[in-house]
Amino acid sequence: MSSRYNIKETEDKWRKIWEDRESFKVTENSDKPKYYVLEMFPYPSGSIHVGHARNYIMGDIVARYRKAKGFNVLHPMGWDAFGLPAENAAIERSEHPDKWTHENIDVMRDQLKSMGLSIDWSREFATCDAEYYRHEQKMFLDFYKKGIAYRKESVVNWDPVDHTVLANEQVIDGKGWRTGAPVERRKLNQWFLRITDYADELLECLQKLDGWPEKVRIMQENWIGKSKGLQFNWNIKDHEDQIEVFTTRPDTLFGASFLALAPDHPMAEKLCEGIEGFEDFVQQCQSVGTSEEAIAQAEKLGFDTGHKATHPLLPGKEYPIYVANFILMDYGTGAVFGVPAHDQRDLDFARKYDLGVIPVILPPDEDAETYAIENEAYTDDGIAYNSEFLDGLNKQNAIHAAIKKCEEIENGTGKTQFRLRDWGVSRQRYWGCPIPFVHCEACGTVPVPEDQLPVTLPPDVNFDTPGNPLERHPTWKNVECPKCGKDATRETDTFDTFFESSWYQFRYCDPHNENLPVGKDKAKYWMPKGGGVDQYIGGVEHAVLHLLYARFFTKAMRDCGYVDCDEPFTGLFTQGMVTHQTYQGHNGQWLFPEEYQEITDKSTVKVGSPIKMSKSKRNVVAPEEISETYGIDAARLFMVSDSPPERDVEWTEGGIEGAWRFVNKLHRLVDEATLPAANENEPKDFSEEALTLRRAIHKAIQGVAQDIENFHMNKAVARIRALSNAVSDYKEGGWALREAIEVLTRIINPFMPHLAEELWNMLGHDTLLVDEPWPELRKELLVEDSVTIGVQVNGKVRASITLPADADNKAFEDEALAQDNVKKAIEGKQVRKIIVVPGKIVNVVVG
RNA sequence: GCGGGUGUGGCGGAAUGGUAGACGCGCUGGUUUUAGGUACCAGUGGCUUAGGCCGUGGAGGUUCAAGUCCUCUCACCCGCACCA
Repeated sequence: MSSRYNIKETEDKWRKIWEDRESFKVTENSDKPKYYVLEMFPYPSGSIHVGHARNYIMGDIVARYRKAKGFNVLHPMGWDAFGLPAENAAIERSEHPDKWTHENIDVMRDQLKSMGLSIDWSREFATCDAEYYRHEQKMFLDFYKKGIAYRKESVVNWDPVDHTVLANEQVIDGKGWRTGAPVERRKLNQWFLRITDYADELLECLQKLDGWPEKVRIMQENWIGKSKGLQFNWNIKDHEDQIEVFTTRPDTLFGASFLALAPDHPMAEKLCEGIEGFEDFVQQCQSVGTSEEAIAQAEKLGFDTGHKATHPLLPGKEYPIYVANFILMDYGTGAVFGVPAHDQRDLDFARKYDLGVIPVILPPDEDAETYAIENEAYTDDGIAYNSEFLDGLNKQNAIHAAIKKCEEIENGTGKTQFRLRDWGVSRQRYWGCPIPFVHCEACGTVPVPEDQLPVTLPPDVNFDTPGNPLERHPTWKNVECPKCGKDATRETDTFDTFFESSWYQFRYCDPHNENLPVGKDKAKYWMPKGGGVDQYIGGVEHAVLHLLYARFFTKAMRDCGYVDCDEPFTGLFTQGMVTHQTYQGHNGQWLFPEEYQEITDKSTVKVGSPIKMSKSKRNVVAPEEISETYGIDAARLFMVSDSPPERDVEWTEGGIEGAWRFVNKLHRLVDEATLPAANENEPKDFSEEALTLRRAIHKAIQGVAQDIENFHMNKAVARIRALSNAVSDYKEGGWALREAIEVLTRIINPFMPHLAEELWNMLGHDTLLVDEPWPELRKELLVEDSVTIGVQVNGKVRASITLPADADNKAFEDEALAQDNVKKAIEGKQVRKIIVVPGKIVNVVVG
């Protein structure tokens, strides 16, 4: 009788051994090539659930695989520890954010450690600790000196009841989440980073990031939104001012029927001064919220200023000037001319306010006499008409001609605009990195001298009143001006938490450096010029913001002399979420899965479709409860088994049980196998069965390696299972069986490292598998000596034939035609053509 | 609204334009067992007049050959700058 696999005990044992031997500690002193694996670090929200775990498991598979492949692997972990949830916790249970955060970190570190991740824990840090954020204060001062950081007015969501700035996620249907009061837009002086100065470089380098998913590159490209167009002026009738507009469609210049200004455009106020209803209209626009989505989705509304604009190229014609809620002050000039025929938003607007719709681009196959726009604007290419000197030109030529003409009459120029806006980094919150500036009435905005860094957060704060406690802190806020010594106040805003996550990849290279964010030599080793983190892994939800900010920050750090690296992440993989069913009781309250299990009358419970695991929906599964029953190896395997990593995976009981059965099966396989000694020499001859097995073994060595490198973990698992089936079916024993089992043990190692280590030990080795290389590939065993392919008649499969791999086309043809089914199918018909694709297919075309 | 993505058996999913459904879950029947679970063996897309026919969200198209390429279309998911 075989011994049962004591999962828990065994997993604990090997983790302890790895830890005692410091198996995952790395230094820069190595002859091996470096490999840097990084998963997006967690926010310490309380506890890890298996939804988070998938990310770290995939990273760990890569890290362990690369280590076996002979790389010097850096695989670190830390905490993205500043953020809003800590303040919410402080308000809800009056616990200090620092205490709450560090308690959470302690819990989550233990959880992560229990997953057997090959992490160098000596490099751990939390971004909320002054040892970390002091460096970003210094870098911010450098950015300021270099002109990368500056201050300007910008709009925030304002809760008029709480007197608090709200995050977009705290604005629900235009109302504050706590107070329910309609949210206002308010202007504040805030800090910005000039990411737009880097727009072209960010765009250019994107082309070279071929280790990134295409979709992420496209998203970033669209986000940066480089567009060329025309910027020119319209005169206002009986008014000395002009309105400057930007358009990407100068070819539609003659199709204009109105001008529209952003509600916060300076000219809007000027033109509407004293007009009744204007202020109400602006207020209405401002209650929509600041998110682009909210603005875009809102019903198109306009306010007629009563003024008329005159067309720069059509003297005498007049156009109404509106203020419109869908025009953004941040983009272009904050003013547009509306061409309803060729822009859907303009068309919606024109229909609503009964403005003219003048088609000026004729689609192919349309007649200029009869062509008319109904309710859909035509935005594609066509031939310009109704357009004076542009008539007859296509889109591209018309654009050039229109720009040329405007330049000739000295009203306007061709211009490049970016959709990308400068990065606003000010947050009116406590739990973030203090911005190291002082405001002095005499000296203005004064940087905190470097020898006074870090500016640390005062611990003595309370959250009894809404708003930022730094604002009302008596001793912290009021300081002497570093320049003139008079009374001054500290900047009470803190940094956007994307600030911390924009450079942490560097900090791991040298996490305990007191003088610099990262030592130059260490940065050069792990993140040299032309290469950064070799494999970065995280959710696709970060495709734009975090990943764009980190790219920008890296370039800004480079320009300030901190690092050589241009791009932080050489390879990127965006993984899907872990979903789970939800359960709602009769009152609509969310139930935990175990609560659902205990309910006897299941009909009272509404079972929801699988959605992303989240605490609020109570559909989370804790890794501890899984490792208790099934072991963490089973969970690791399941996480990457069935679904492709980029796709969502649904956590199910059945799935984890299947993985667990496989863990046990492998243990039993090794336990029950009768094998020759580990050091026995390879025999000269093998039976046909042994050869077949050996081919399967070496195909798996190659296939699993390729699958891991291509992030096809699910396919790697399928291959491993197929090999294990082949091994179970193999009845001969002997040298080939030992080879098979040893290879199996090594290739499961990245996925199920505890089990693999145990099996390695059972196989009589006194080394640690964690230090062993990937199994050696015997290329000569990859070649098949026969090949089986399908035979089609007119594209339908009728038979299957097997021939020696080196047979010629004629042989395939003859064999195909000799098949009974083929004969039957072509009976009475004339064979017109026979297509033989070697190794693939034979297709007999008859007719 | 804008941008990105996904759609294949009962389920998760395989498939350089070349035998659709690998691998697994579930299910059905059987074997073993201390009851169950575990383990093992066999089967498992649909229809069928048993010869085949139909099948990759839907409709067209290209090709000797389409899940894969092209056009249109439907459904669902994610992001949208102060959540991280």
